[in-house]
Amino acid sequence: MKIKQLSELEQEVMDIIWELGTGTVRDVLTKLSQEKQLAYTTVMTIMGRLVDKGVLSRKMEGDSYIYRPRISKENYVAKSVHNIFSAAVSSLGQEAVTHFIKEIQKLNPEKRKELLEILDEK
Amino acid sequence: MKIKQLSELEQEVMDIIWELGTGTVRDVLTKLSQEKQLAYTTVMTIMGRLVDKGVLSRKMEGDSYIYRPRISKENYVAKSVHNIFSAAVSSLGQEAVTHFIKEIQKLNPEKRKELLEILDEK
DNA sequence: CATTCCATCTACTATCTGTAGTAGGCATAT
DNA sequence: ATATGCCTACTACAGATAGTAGATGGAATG
Repeated sequence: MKIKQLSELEQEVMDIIWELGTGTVRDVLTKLSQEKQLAYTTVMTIMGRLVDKGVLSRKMEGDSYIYRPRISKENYVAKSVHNIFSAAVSSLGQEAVTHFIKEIQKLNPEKRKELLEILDEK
Repeated sequence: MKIKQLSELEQEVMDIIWELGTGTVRDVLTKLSQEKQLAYTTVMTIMGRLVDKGVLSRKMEGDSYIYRPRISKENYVAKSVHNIFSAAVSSLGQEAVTHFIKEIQKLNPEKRKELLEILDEK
């Protein structure tokens, strides 16, 4: 159940779909238009790739496809982080872990508290 | 002082250089040959790219270049982790942090202890 | 001199990403 | 029914990154 890493634009599109729950190319394009101008076909290509990558599914409804996520955002984030973390540790070595901890530590106290709580839980 | 992300082979080459402290293309090739067969020029290309990326420097000595790291492994790991972590959080959102914490938590107890110690330090 | 080694330049392939045009089908408005 | 327009499928293409390495020419060494 390997999750392919998504490109930036693919990620943006997924975020929109997760937000909408479900939607057409047109829906996504409309949303996206608030930030950037892309051709309809560009968004379609991206969404097609997302289907290929297995993160979106689509169903013809009326005369257009309705796309929906095949994985929840939470699940996707979890798997992505797992991949990213594993890859980093495997290529950079164990010391990387310490640095991840330091990165987390740099965050606001809230997160730090959360970190402690999670640790205590166990 | 943005550290460019290195490719897998580039990473391997850097690891060898860090291990050797300093070395020639030939040195690296010899080391690498224990795992894979690459042409001399392939390694040279990679090392040239590493110079371009600013992580290696070289100096002509006799009739060949001696390469040396321009950044320590520790420093490199720290910066890479920072980049990786920031990118992940920025593209996946704050929830990613929680998952990173969980990933760390999955590791052996040793790391957990280290984690707690680092948190206490602050 | 012939062989070996090195550096430089150049090149080729594959893959990924962003970007989009074209063509053909179907529906709706006139 | 006819034109207009939206929808999908197919195709294209350029820039970047990555892995891979040949050709060429200089220098050293046997």
